[in-house]
Amino acid sequence: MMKEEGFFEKVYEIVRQIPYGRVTTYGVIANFLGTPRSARMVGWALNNSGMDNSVPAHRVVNKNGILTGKHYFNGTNLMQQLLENEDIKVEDNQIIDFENKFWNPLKELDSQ
DNA sequence: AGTATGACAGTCA
DNA sequence: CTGACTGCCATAC
Repeated sequence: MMKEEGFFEKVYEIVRQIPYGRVTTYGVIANFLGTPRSARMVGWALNNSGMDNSVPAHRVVNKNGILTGKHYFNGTNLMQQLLENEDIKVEDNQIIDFENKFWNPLKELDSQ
């Protein structure tokens, strides 16, 4: 394959650093990478994260806290099950108490 | 080099 | 309030 590493690698590393019971959004990751408009790129990177089983992509949701790409996981509610396994309540594909579970890399990785 | 896609976000109707 | 389109950035073909 080609050297597509770069944006993807950054996304992977950030997602990997998401602690247990926490979630983040594409926009935040994109913003952390310096391209807040490339939120779609983040999602696409996570799609490729399938080759990186160390990337808890199930902890990454959209701005509304919705499990947008759960269908891309396993075609089932696997993503939701994983989140619930982390004490994260999910209803109708949306994370409950999302703002409380929200993990901000800009704060956690920059202020630490 | 150009076109098409992508798990989004934001704005308009 | 709900639905649809455009915009933006990067990768793949």
